[in-house]
Parts: sequence; C-alpha cells; structure tokens
Amino acid sequence: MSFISGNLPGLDLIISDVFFPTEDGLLILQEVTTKFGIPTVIMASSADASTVMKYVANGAADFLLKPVRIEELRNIWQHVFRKQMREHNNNNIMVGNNLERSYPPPPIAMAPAATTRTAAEASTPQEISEVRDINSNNGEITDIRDLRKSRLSWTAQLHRQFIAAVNHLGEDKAVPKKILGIMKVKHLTREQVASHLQKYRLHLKKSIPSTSRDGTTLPSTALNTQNHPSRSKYFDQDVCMEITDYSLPKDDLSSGSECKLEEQNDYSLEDFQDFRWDSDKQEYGPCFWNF
DNA sequence: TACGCAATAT
DNA sequence: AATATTGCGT
Repeated sequence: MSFISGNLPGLDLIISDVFFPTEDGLLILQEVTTKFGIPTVIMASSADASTVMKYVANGAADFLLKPVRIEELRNIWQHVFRKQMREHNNNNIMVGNNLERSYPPPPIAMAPAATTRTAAEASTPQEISEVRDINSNNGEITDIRDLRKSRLSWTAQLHRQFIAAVNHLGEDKAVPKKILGIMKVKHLTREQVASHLQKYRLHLKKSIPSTSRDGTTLPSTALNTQNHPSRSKYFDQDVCMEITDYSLPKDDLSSGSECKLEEQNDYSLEDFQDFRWDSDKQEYGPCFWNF
C-alpha cells in the first residue's frame, strides 16, 4: 500500500512538526523515509521517551524539541550526508564515526538505520547506557532537554517579587512595563508580566469585588497580602533569594513554539534548586494563589 | 506604543 | 491548569 503517489520533488530533507502518530501517519513517515529515502526530522514542543521512540522507530531521522535554535539546525544536514553515505557505501563505519566526532552529537536519537551514536559522545555512564538503549530500541531516552520547561512557572518566589513590585508602584501605576522594571528579572518579558497581571487582577476582582461606597478603591486592601488568608501561604514566606535572571532565547526558529526559560545567573544549581521550573515540586511549584 | 481585557491557543 | 498569544478598542 502506498500513501504517496508519484515522485516527491527533489527534497533532501524534511523537517516537520509533530503530527498525531496514528497508524497512517506513521506509515507515511515510513514511506517517506524508506521508500523515498528522504531524511525526516520531527519537531515537537514536548515529548516523552515513548513518543520520541514512536517516531524514531518509524523512520524519523531526528527529533528536535522546540524551541529549535539555529545551532541545532546547523547540523541537520548530517542526516542528508548520512543518507548519501549509506547509498554510496554500505561499509561506512569509519567515515561515520569520524563524522560523528567532528560535530556536536545529535540532540536525542538517530534512526536505527543510521550510524549509531558512539558512546564516546556520552559524558556520563548513565547516558552511555541510555544511548545504547536508544540504539537497541528498548529503553528510556533521557536528555537534558526533557527537563526543559517551555513556559515560565510563577513560583512563589517569583510571584512575591511581582507582588512587591505591584505594591511598590501602587494600583494605578502598576502596569506591566513598570512592574518589569522594578522586578529586575532578566529575560522576563513584558508580555509574561502582562499575562500574570491580567490574571492577578481577575483574582482581585473575584476576591475583593466591592469597593467603598464613595467609589474610592481600597488599594491597601486590594494589594495587601496579609488580608487574604487564602494567599498568605505564598505571601508570608520570607524572601530567601531574589530571582534575577531568566533566559529567554530569541533565536527560536520553530514556528509557533513555546519558548524555553532557564536560569542564567551565577547561582549554582544547588543554590537554585528551590526555584527550578519543575512543576512537580510541591513547595515551590506553580503558584495557585486561588486565582 | 503601551495598555487592558476577553477569547483562544498551547 | 497555568501560562502564552492574539485581536481589538482605548
């Protein structure tokens, strides 16, 4: 059975966004990669090991997590090169290995048909075993990228800084740009603050719907955390460290993708562990202040 | 240009 | 569910 009639134009490489891995979709992927021999790279904003395996097992040459940076794209031609090597020389082990060493390792996995990723590229013993698992087609894929969070998590600490900025400015003056300036968090965007502010205001509206009779608002009430037991859990915590830097890559080449945020300051990982993006941390996970 | 807000997307 | 984006009126 063939999904594709006629010949595909002279494509050297296909970079595709994820599609639902239905049986048909995966068969098309197989046909493109095997019958037509076009290396196909899949992009996704997130993926677990089984998802990646699903595509790789069906012929995907690579699996890129968005946001895709230019450095990742610069090496993507390797897949075309490997394909040509496969066609012109069945015994390409030496050349393949030399090529492997000449360039940064591929992000996650390569097609089983392609040259296997060498263990020398893995830095830790654990990663070595993981690489072997990938190539043996039965194991967990673990990559640092798997931990990459694509969206900002408003941790209690970060929210505290947000609130501090809002309180400092006052109700009327608290606009995203000024909040951003006061928070002093590198790479935090105005849009992110605006989004959070919008949600925060909605919360205040619900939580404190009434104003005083003469129409004046109650700024101290509205913005004073102490008056809201439901939020005290977040507001009453002492600030033990200021979050000052979140990185937001500007070179995202994947369309419509979310952006990665990561720490980029000088704190050691241990010092920073309470403020990681991991949402599965109970204590410092996403801020649910009853919005 | 920035803002605010609702709707919508991821 | 939380956050991001978009669209449109100020």
